[in-house]
Amino acid sequence: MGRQPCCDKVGLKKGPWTAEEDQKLVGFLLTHGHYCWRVVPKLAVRCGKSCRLRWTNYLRPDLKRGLLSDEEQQLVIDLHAQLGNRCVWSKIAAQLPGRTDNEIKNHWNTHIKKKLRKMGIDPVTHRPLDQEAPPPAQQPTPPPPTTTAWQQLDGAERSQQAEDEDVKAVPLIQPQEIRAPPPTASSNCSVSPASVISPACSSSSAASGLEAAEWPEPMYLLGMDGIM
DNA sequence: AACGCGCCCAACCGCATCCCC
DNA sequence: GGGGGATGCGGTTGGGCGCGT
Repeated sequence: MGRQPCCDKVGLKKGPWTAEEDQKLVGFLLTHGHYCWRVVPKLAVRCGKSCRLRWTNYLRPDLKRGLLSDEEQQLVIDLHAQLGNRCVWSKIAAQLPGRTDNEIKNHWNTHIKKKLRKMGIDPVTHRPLDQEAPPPAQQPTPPPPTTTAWQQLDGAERSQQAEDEDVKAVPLIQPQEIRAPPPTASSNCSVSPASVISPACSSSSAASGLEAAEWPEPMYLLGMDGIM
């Protein structure tokens, strides 16, 4: 397998992104309409992986910011229960337009996991902790339960938990419509526009996000006319 | 007011898979 | 059909920040 040289080996920059880098990246992606990560590093002085991650996790215009809503959180838990122990964050993210796999993964590890444990639910098996996980001989992932342990919780407690989160859920995005330019014929990148949206969010709603999308909070992303 | 601790999240790393030649 | 390059994905890390002592 041809492994892409790591950023160190090719002298590409690492670490936190600067406003200037964000501007360049967004400007490039919007200008070219295609998302060929191979050529992006030449502009952003970052490896393609970093550029892609930065775009999909932070700069994408259709991203939702802030904490997951009660519905989203419950959906994540349900999907995790259905998809099994092997976390398929991208698949979960695909069901949550505007959310990234990284975001969901982080939220799971920091919030939901802890919360489930606190409630006496095994975050891996989605069963009460006092009920030991099924023996290894069994199917590692339990069949999709009709009702998860989370769903079986007392409704009041659930809403209380969700309320605590929702109160703090302050959207960081200021609505602003943008239009991504259509793919240019001059582009030699064979990546289809569909790949613009991360596979994690390849749902139709997400795909339409570029047409009338929201921009992330950083105001320096606005007014990128002079880029490039 | 200063310090320490814990939490959160952006970003990196490395493997897996896809795709093109 | 095989090899190599590009991309996707999940796990992990580390810096920043807020809170408690």
